[in-house]
Amino acid sequence: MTAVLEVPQDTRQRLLEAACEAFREEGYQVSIDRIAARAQVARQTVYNHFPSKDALFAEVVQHAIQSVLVTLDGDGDIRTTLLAFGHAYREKVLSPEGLATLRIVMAEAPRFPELAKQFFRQGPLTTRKRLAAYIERAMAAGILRKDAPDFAAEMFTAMLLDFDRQRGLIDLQTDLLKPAKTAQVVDCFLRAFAVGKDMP
Amino acid sequence: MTAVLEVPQDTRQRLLEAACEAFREEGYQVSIDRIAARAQVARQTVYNHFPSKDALFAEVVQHAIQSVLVTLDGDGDIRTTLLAFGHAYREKVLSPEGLATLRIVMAEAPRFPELAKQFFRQGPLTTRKRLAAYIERAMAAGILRKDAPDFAAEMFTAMLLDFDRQRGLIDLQTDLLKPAKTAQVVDCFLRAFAVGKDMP
DNA sequence: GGACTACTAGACTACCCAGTCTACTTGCTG
DNA sequence: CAGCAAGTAGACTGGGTAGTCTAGTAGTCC
Repeated sequence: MTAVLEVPQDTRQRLLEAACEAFREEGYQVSIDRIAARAQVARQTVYNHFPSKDALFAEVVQHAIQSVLVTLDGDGDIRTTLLAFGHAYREKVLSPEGLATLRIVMAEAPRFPELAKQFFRQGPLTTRKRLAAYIERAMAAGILRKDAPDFAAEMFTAMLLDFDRQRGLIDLQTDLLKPAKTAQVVDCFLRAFAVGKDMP
Repeated sequence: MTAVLEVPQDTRQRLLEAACEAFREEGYQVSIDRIAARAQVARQTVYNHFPSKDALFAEVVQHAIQSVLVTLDGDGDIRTTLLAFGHAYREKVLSPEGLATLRIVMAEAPRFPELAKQFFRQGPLTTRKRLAAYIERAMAAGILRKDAPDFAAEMFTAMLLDFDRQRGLIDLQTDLLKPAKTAQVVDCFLRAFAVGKDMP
């Protein structure tokens, strides 16, 4: 009609993005019509690309896994590495998108148990495994005290996120990203896990 | 009809309990009819006691706050106290009821922001405050190193719950309550916060 | 008995939604 | 030009829901 130069190849992509935003903003109960409108597309077009609402939702969640995935870069000393990781992780998970993704996956977990499990494994669990591998190396190198690396990684990510994530999810707080906190947590973690105190 | 001796005074109570279970099991979208059926009551009776579904939901959430509230008992040495607290807290929050309550409050927070805020403040935040008060006393008594009590309390509850709660909410895992974990966390916390290492 | 209260069964309104189907328009390609 | 692929608008089905209303039942108090 008015706009002539459509980019027709990626209707599907536009749809996925619109669905992603719509689900994040309004939850699973957002209607197909609203998603279609947001993508500026007819309802039937949605069904041309995805067999059902559930299938669209599943694809959106798969794409969203990356919104809570963080790699860590093992250069530098341990404090620097943990600081960089902690900072990146907090920024991703505590962003409005990260929080909204978590909220919807948690909310719909009873309805889509397999999807939620997959999210959990490929998201938070994978990040923890990566961190644990790094920590295990640091333990082997004598930088950290010998302990279970998985447990140590769990403690670190818990300290980084737990309270602020809960606040973001329930209390809808938005200014969760005080950078000083990451350093506080890293120091706390190192007090608990650096060598030098007790090693049986 | 068949049963003659009804206990008519607590229709409201039966309704509240039924609604509580129903919301926990099926989420906010459970229909009024299903709640009424679960309470063995006519739909109109629901509306005789509560002006709307939202009002009923609000009352259910208010009642559910206690399902994540824990007091701590300051007798005994610090390790014993923290162990008892940690155990009780994990048992409450990681129980199926605790997890289901959290899931629904998080899921519906955008729709009921004030209610969710209230839940957060009277639930998790209150527990943290109590813990922080205890920790502050321990710091003043020289048992723990001087640090921000709120921060220390946050770290402790985070380590106790974070990962298992997330697993329970997303992965629908049920056997989250390994008692040894509480002790592991308490020891980790004490390594990070007991006196004796560095006190500037 | 009469009035009152609490509850019941079920009809009814006024919505909203997933998913299907049909008839139509474009634009590209051979 | 013919045919195909992709999208559009809108009607339609079948189902579900919150909340209202009505007529009736049962127990309780005076």
